[in-house]
Amino acid sequence: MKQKKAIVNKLRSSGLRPTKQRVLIAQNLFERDKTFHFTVETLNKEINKKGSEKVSLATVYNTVEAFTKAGHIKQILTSKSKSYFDTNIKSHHHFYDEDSKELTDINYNQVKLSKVPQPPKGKKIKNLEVVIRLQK
Amino acid sequence: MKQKKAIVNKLRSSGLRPTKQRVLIAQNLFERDKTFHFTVETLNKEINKKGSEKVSLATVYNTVEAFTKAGHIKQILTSKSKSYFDTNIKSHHHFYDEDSKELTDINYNQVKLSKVPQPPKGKKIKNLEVVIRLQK
DNA sequence: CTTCTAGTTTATAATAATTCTAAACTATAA
DNA sequence: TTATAGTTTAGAATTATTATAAACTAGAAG
Repeated sequence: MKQKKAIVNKLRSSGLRPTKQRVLIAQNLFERDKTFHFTVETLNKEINKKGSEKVSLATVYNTVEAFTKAGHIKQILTSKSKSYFDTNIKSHHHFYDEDSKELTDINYNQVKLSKVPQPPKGKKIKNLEVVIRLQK
Repeated sequence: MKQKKAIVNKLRSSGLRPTKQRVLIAQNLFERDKTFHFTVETLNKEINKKGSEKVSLATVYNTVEAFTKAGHIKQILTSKSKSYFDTNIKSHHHFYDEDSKELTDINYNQVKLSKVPQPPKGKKIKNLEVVIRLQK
C-alpha cells in the first residue's frame, strides 16, 4: 500500500493509465520481496480471493498482456498450452520439470552462452531463453 | 514406400505396434530428405489430404505423443498455445519469429553454451533448448 | 468543478487446441 | 483360429485464450 505512488508512476511511465484494477494487480505482482512465476489462472485466483474487490478474468488477461508489452513481466517459453509469466525480467533461464510442471529460475551466472547467432536481416533479438527440461 | 520395412522396424524397436495409421504418419514424417517443423494441425492436414486413407485427428494426436515419447520427434518450446514439433531430434535451437509465428532452426554450432547448471537432485536433464525470439 | 472522450473494464460468447470417452477394430501371441 | 491387449475413431468435454459490445472512468480541456 505504501508504495502506491511508485506503482502509479511505473504504470504512467509506460503509458498505462493507472486504473484501480491495474494498480491492484501491479501491487500484487511487484510489491513483493521476491520475484515469482504465475499463470493468468493463478494470478486471477490470487487477485479475486477473499475480501478484495473483484477484477474480471478478461481484465487480468488484458493487464498481463499490457504489462508484458511494457516489459514489467516476461512470458516464459514452455511447450505446454498454458502460458507462464515471470516477474523477474532480468535475463535468466529456467528449469521446467516435466513431471511436476514446475518452473524454477536458473541463476543467470549458472548458464553461459559463449556464442549466439546473428538474427536474420530486418529482425532483432527480443529475448533469448534457455529452458532445461527435467525428468526423473 | 520403399523404406516401409525400415519404418516398421523403427516403430517395433520402440515398442509401438506398426499399425496402418502409424506407418502412414511415420512415412510422412521420416521419409524426407530434410527434417522439418510441424504442428498437429498441419500434420493432420497433410495426412488427410486427397486420395489417401483418412486418419482421425485423435489418432494424429495419439501418434505424435507416442513418437515424442519414443524420441522420434521432439517438441519445441514456444510461449504460444500451439505446440510445435520437429523431426530433427539432434541437439539444436530455434529462432521464433514473433511477427510471423515461424520457427527456424539454428545450426547447433551457431550457439555455444560454455556453462550449464547441475540438475536438481533426483532429476536429470531431458533436453536443453535455446529459443531466441525475434522482432522487427 | 463540469464536460467530453479515448481508453478501460466487464460479462459473456466465441474460438482454438487438446484431452477424454467408450465402442469398434486389429496386430499379434498362443 | 482365437483371444486379448493395444489402437483407432467420432464426437463430446475441457481448458486456455481472444473477441464483442455495452457500461464505466481517468484525466484533459474548458
